[in-house]
Amino acid sequence: MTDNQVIKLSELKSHCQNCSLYELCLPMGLETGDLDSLDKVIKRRQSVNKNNYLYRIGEPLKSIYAIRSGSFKTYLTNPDGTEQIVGFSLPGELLGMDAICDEIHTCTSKALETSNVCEIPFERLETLAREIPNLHHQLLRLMSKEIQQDQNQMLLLAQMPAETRLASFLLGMSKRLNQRGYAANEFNLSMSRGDIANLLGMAVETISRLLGHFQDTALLKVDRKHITILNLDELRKLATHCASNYSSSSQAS
Amino acid sequence: MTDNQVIKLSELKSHCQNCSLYELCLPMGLETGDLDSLDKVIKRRQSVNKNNYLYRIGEPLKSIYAIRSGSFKTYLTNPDGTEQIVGFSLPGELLGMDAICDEIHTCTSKALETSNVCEIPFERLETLAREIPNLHHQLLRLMSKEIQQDQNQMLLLAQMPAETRLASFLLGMSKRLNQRGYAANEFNLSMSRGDIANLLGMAVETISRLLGHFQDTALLKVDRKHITILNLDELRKLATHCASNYSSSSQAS
DNA sequence: GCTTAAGCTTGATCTAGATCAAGCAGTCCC
DNA sequence: GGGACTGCTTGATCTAGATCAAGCTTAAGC
Repeated sequence: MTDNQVIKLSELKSHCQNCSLYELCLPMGLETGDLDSLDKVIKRRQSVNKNNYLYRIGEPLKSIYAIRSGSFKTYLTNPDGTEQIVGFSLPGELLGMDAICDEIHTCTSKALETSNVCEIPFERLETLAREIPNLHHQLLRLMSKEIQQDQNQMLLLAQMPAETRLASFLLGMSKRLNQRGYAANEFNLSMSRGDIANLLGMAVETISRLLGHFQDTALLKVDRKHITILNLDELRKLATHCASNYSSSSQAS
Repeated sequence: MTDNQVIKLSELKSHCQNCSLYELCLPMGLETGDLDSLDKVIKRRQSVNKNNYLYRIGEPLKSIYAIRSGSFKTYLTNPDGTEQIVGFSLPGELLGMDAICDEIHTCTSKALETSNVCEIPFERLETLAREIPNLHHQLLRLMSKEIQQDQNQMLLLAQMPAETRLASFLLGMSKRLNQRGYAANEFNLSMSRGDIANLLGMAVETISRLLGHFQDTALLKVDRKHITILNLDELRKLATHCASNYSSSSQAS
């Protein structure tokens, strides 16, 4: 009876309809019957240890992955071996959509900590998406969202000063973690300073100095990887890159 | 009879199956019957004059657009009015996919020259994609491709020097124009120096100087907006950012 | 044709942030 | 527990490319 209970509990947790990430993830908006169909396609409980790969650049596309717990960094690799991180991913987010185009992964995803993912074989997902309109729509939505995020990152890299980039990054993490049930003003970063620097196109030293500066001006409390936001309003102002400093730009055609 | 002939010709040109962009665009891989279905959904021959908008930030999503002729720049707008160009689009490419997520456009698309687009009402496209597996797949592929492109642009902006960015941009334009039937080594840029600078996160002056320098070193011939590539190999080397200059980078976690 | 403006080029100067260079924790491993 | 490695911080210096400042060229409007 107790055994039975345990099995039930683990089963309960391993289904989309009971997953706490339901609202953020692929199954959002699906009805019970459709959820069951999606459920059957998903290979659950794939565990990925820290520093292990979910997929690597050049590998053929097999599956799309939904993160259940933990976090990942996704990066491109240059011919010379340097990497460019294009994003960090949190629970409820989808990974692997870069590979749909040529059925080859164009980037690598590596676990920043021990993580769990739901593996969704792409062919079966595609077939199912045709049968379930809401799933189809949600898949397009999540891809569209990734395009939006990447474009915002381009804006940050192309014209924002270092301070704005970091403020924006921290606010983004805060918001995303908050959507996932964590506190908005206090969280742990799972990535190193070097990874943050790489994503933001800056040197590690600059990240370190800016975090120090943010702490001096009482915007943040920084304890190793633990961040506490003390002055949200001011941080938001920095992230918007207080426009008044600049005489209205001219870059038009 | 002559009249009849003219009508036939214009009709011929206005269908996907006879469109020269067939292989690049949304209908790629569709069979005749399916092509007809897609054809019926497309509103053809929407003409957009230079400097006019295809859609603007904040507008609700109505349609996805396939470019038939001409070119567009797509940009985000900052609170302070500055713009960040996130891409230039050529015939056969799709515009508007940013808006699928929230059904609101998050960027603005403006014609760089008088252009023609095929307007595809999004709701009907979504319905049709469920009926036609190949269309569904091609839609996902094109969105995936946009993600790839945006990620490569992030790499360029985050860690490549100015010279590499411009070389890479020119090679990209050359390749894309070539795929569309133009010469690979000689083409006209439809965008201003300012627009190129903005996309690449640089100052106009730097673009101007670099183009001058590329000309001095016989890589290019530059005549106003007309570019002739004289030394493709060398330009490719620059675009790859000749790795040997750098002691292997350390940015790892 | 003349006027005005927008876009482009070229030169001189300046600066944000990179790079270089130590030193300082944690933490991993024997 | 002690060495050694990896990641982080802090300071000093340097530089790619921005900004500032003209002049120039092409295109547009009257």
